[in-house]
Amino acid sequence: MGDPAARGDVTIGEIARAAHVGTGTVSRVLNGAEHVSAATRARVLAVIRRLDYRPHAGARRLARNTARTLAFVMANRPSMHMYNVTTLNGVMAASVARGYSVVYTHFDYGPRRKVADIALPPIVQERGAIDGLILVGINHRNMLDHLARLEIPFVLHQAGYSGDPRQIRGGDAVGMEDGAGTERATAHLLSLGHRRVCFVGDVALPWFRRRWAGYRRAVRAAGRTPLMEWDGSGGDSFDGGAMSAERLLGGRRGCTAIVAGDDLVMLGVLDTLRRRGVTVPGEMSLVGFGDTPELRYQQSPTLSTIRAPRFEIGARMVTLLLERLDDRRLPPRYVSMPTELVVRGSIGPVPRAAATVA
Amino acid sequence: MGDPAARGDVTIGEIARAAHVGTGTVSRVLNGAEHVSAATRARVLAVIRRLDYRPHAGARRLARNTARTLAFVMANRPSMHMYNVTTLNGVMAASVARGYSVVYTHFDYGPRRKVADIALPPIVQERGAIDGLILVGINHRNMLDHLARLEIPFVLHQAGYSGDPRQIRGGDAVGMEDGAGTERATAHLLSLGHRRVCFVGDVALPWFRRRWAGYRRAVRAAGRTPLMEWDGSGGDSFDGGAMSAERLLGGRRGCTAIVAGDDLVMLGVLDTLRRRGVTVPGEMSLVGFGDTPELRYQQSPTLSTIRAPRFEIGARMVTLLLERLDDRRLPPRYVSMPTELVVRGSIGPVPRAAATVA
DNA sequence: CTGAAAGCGCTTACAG
DNA sequence: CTGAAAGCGCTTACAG
Repeated sequence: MGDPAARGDVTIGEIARAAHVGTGTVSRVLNGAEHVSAATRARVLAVIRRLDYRPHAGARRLARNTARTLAFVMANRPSMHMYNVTTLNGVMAASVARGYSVVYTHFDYGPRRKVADIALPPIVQERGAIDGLILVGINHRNMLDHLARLEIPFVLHQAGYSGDPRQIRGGDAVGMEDGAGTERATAHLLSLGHRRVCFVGDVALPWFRRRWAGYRRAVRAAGRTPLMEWDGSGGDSFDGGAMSAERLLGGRRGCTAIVAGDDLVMLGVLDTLRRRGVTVPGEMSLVGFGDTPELRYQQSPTLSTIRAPRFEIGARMVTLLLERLDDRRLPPRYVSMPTELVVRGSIGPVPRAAATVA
Repeated sequence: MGDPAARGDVTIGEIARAAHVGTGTVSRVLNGAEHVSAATRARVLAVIRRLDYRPHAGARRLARNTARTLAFVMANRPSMHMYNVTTLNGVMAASVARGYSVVYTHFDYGPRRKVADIALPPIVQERGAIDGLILVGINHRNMLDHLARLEIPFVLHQAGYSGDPRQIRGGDAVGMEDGAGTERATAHLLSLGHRRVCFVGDVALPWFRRRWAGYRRAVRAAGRTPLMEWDGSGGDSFDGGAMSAERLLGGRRGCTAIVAGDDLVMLGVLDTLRRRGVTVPGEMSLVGFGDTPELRYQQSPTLSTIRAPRFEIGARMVTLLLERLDDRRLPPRYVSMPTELVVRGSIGPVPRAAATVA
């Protein structure tokens, strides 16, 4: 084990010489060993093991013209949020299972930048470094057009896409049934007797808009009026939730349940309710969206939400992308993953007072 | 722009022909352009732009025998926690600035697995795919020995290392002054008049032990007795914090301030205090460790903590690793990054009652 | 400063 | 089933 072989500079030629075969045979053994006799195969494998042979990645990529590597591209986000970590884990699991590596990279571009002026990250620029792109974060049409023109295979995480995922050329997209999730959550609250259920979220953003639509379907089906509150003057979703809750408490809406556009909105709402001494779920029921890991750290009460299948979305993106690598002319596909209502401690019956008033 | 060149299959040879130069000259222009006349250089660059030339990564790696790629190895963790996301962001920023790409990979191994039996992830196994490793997560001595034997350059995030970071062979390590941080936090609480400050954390774990030591230094310097509480029968740090707080409240310790071993412990403690109706900081002051992003979602009160320079640690790991790539025989180095007390709303003066009793 | 050529370490038709 | 050889697209001494 102390021989020079351990330094890893053994080549296929040295293996061939030591095993008394040609380099082609060694290569065949390395790559699935079709058309190699069992005896030869065993002999070659023994030498490979003895000399601690490790193939050279660069040489392979050059000869094969494929890298067996995907790029996870986080677009237009300063850094990775918890939100995307689970998706990355799903991407990793599916990639590793298929023998692919994953390069992690950032990339910022404006939605109105001209297609030809978009400068991709260096690793994506190079030929043969990356086989396909997994686009996460906030993406726009101009980028997808650019990739289609460059004929770089890609798959898009729909959540942060500003366009219609069914109108994509040259690539696939994976999304989720967020509208259906919020619809179910709202229907559940209504079935508990809540009459005034309020939606809190910034409907200017596409994903909140889809959830707002689901909420409305449920409210209308119950013959009630949709109620929405949003104060976006703060910074992020958390601030917005906190300030919107202030308004709700100050106004005369009389809500007994809140459907938050996402989990951070819910956490902001909860913060205000706590500060104002409003008990959950005693005086107010609460449901969020995403089932983000952060909810783990709120146990009094535990928080209800809609599970977003982020891990599965990551895995599915890889599957679609690898299928496209096999056949570049596949038509664009859009897959929407199911969501699931997770009822925890923050949902309760209608408060006594409100029930009699209504 | 619609020509075949856009498909990206232009080689250096075609550039050479079109520019009436040799391939060597094109290569020189591509790589810093030393010893190339301005005129030639301009001509070659024009052709490169016109034909939309993109170098082939595999060919470069083969010829250069370097990949300009680092691997971020998350060891012995089922997935990435928020804890490590910031470190990854630091790694990314520093790598990109130096023209390096980052491959993200998982890897599990036991602390007692024999060195020779450790099977690294495929991408690390290959030669020429990865120039060096950035080890994050939970790591053990056997792994580092294995890497040293294979002569793979690496840098270790000390936080999850079970051994002494000053005893590493063949690689570097980056840690932080966690003891000093906890010492400062404890001293701050004592200076506010708190007499019974309690440490909550599992001192069986190396990082908690370092913080416990810092806490003790401050307590002893003030002539007081260290107090520690830990109930590890639950699952993670959060559960441990919650259960330990139950014990504290049930016991006769009379603490008025708690130094938590990390932020999750603090969140668990907070959850119990809330449930039991103990106000923060009115009846109990609280300080954590890490300044993890999760704290953002607790605003009533905002939570004090010790900032762990995770981003900077990530960046520093890259710096050390690249230095080592330049000179493989560099002696092992250990860098410890400073921490910083972040005082927010969860720290207050001693409660009236306690002050008089003590 | 520049060109012709060897060499990096694989894979893959092509013969046999 | 197997070997000899071409070829993948770069970089880098080596001459000039």
